[in-house]
Amino acid sequence: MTMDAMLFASLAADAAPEPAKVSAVDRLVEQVREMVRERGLVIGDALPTERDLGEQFQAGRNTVREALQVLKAYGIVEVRPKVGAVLSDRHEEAVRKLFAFQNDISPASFMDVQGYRRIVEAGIGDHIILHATPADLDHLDEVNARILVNQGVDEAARCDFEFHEALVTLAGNRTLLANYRLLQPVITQIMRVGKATRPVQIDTFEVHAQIINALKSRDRVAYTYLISRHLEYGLQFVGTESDRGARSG
Amino acid sequence: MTMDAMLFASLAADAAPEPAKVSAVDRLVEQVREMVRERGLVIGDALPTERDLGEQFQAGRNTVREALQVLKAYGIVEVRPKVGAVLSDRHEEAVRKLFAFQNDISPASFMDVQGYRRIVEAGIGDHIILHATPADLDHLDEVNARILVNQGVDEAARCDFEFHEALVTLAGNRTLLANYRLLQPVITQIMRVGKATRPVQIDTFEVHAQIINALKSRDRVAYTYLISRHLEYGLQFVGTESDRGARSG
DNA sequence: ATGCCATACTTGGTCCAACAAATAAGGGCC
DNA sequence: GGCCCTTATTTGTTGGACCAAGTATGGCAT
Repeated sequence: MTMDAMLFASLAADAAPEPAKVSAVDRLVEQVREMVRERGLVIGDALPTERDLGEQFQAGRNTVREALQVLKAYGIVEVRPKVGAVLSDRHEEAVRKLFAFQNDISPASFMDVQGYRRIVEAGIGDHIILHATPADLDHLDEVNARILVNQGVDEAARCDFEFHEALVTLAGNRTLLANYRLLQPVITQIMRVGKATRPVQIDTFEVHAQIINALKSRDRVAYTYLISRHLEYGLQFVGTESDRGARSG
Repeated sequence: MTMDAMLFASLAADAAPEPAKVSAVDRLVEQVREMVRERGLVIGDALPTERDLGEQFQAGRNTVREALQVLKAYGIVEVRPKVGAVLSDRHEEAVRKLFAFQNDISPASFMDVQGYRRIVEAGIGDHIILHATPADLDHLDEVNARILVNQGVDEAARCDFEFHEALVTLAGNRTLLANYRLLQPVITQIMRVGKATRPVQIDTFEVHAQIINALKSRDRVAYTYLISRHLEYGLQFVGTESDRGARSG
């Protein structure tokens, strides 16, 4: 067996150590997924009707519906009334939503998430400085500029997140980016809190600009210092009754 | 509104911009979750029977069952015949499973995941060196020792992962740890591939031991060098037809 | 022939009734 | 008292029914 063949081995296989005792619903979920694979269906393609699926797989319609609810929870299908179930691209969104469940926000998780961001965003400095093109850094400027033109707290928080997302994107690592995006709801909420108490858009913009300049001058030390300070800034206000507000990330 | 109050604001609220057209199933999912919160139910507590839930929330049993399937997919409840639905601690597992089949493994993702690990595991060196107690580092030795006593490929891969998991745990960041654990299926598969071609348990053990020693001597540079080399080692074999195997992480 | 509209059909949403299977609980037997 | 068996309850699964809302069809007017 070659490396490649082994790498392509299914990950799902090892997650099924119990071959017996599989419910009809679980069986249907797998059968539908298999059908999607076999027929090479893509996003937007429609599945057979619930009644057809029931007949094809020898199951009642209610059982089919329970399976479809599972697939819907997974973000694999989206079912529109009177139209049918169509393959969906909401999978990542479903993962994000599910992940956010367990991360209910609190002062503790505020600090925790900021600590995570510091590790990640500081850790990618080297790679960005070595590999980012001038066009990449100009793009950061563009994204950063959007923070100034939006006035609402929600809009500003979204733009703020997009800047940091663009930064992480420059690390060129899909896994890291996917993990970072998982935290989007939590991070955005943190940013909203910081921006709600008083307008800090201009401050945020300027700090971001300094960070970009450090990257443009390929100054590792300055980047690490600036990003760490930027992300640590709000921590001093958390866990207190102060309403001075935290400067968001 | 104080900082704390804002931080505790629900994250779920902003994810519902569509107030109209909510199905009975979705409504039930929320109602059950709300019931769990209000009654302060904890892991292991049982929910009312399907019929009772249907009567309480004015819904048919099939509708209740569809909602329970969703909650089951989320890993929030586990339902056993006759005993009913009980609150489950499989939520993280559900997230992991869901996250995994978006990350189908390939040589590209192999490199990508290793790159992610390098960023993370190198980035936490400073914190570990500054904050880890001698007991923490002794614990790493213990975990590392388990690699030698297990012979099977699967067992060895699991132990290998547990060492790196313990390392990440020492970073003292819950968010980071949760994200790292999300990749467990992928990482373990990578390790299995590395260990399947030839036995490298002893090599892995020794490299790990060197890493621990670097931490014990609080040597940042040595740690960063060792962990980077350790995680990059396998990359040179990936994407080729070579069967020499990759030394796993 | 073409475009519009009303009707019938299709399809998901919800609920009910029924039966099978599994299991916890209680009674009976030793 | 402890073990086994019966029983009752609950989930698992199916089929059917009805509703509401889209979709398709066919007729009608121009």
